[in-house]
Amino acid sequence: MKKYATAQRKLLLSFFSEHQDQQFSVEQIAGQLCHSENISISSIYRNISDMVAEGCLQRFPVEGSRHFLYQYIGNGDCSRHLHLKCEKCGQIFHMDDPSAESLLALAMRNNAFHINKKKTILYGSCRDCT
Amino acid sequence: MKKYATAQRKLLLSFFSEHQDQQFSVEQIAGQLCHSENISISSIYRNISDMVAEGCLQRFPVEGSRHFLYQYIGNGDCSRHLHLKCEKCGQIFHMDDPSAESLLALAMRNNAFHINKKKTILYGSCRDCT
DNA sequence: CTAGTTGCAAAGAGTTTGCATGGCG
DNA sequence: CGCCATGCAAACTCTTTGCAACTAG
Repeated sequence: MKKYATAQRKLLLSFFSEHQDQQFSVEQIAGQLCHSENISISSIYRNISDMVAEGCLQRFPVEGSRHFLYQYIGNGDCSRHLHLKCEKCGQIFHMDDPSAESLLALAMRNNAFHINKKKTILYGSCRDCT
Repeated sequence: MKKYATAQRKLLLSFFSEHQDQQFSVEQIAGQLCHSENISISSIYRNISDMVAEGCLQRFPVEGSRHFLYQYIGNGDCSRHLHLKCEKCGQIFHMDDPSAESLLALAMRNNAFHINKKKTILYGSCRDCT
């Protein structure tokens, strides 16, 4: 199915690409866009789910609720590193550390398990929240 | 608030402890218990959410849906190791490796991040599904 | 006894869908 | 033009809640 570059789709795309390091709930997106811009809540749902399927948006489950947060994946380089999410402030950190890399290699070797870095999130608390 | 050992609570507890290595959705639990046993769906919801709060049940978000799976945590020893979840077969593996432990510690030190092992799940694919 | 728990049914919240209209290519 | 996307509102699904009846301790 061919995708059209509609105003609504462009709006979402530019919204996300302007906030590459932030995550948003559908509610937050709607709050920012629906009133001032020409987009409906159903188009937000439809486009977001398309974008997740296409892989340019990542969906994170929210601890303690049944909601999700969405974050833009510009160049797909999130498959390189692991994500650390602070349970207190909610911020996401990128773990580029070589020791993280060897941790994953170890998992592969000893547990015969191949880790999907794009999907995996390590939960905990960051320096500022500890 | 004091907890009573009601028939329904015991039923859930024994259901989970008989299937320590499996995860269930609310729907699955209800399917197994509601017809043959004396428990309602609202009691399942209420007890499950109590048990998660008490820490004897762990809640896992499900990729690609807004549902959750629940798994029994017998003695709380799940805070010791990491969990690996196969995205294909859904099975959970426990990563007890001591060298994983030290790598994780190193990764944590380098990133100034403290990882919550009970909450964290590494996604990927297991040997049989690769 | 008395405070926590249950079952039922109704309410709620968030998401999805059907359909007529609109707009990209 | 043809087909995909949109907006609206209605439908849906899963979960939570209010309340009277019940029960463990």
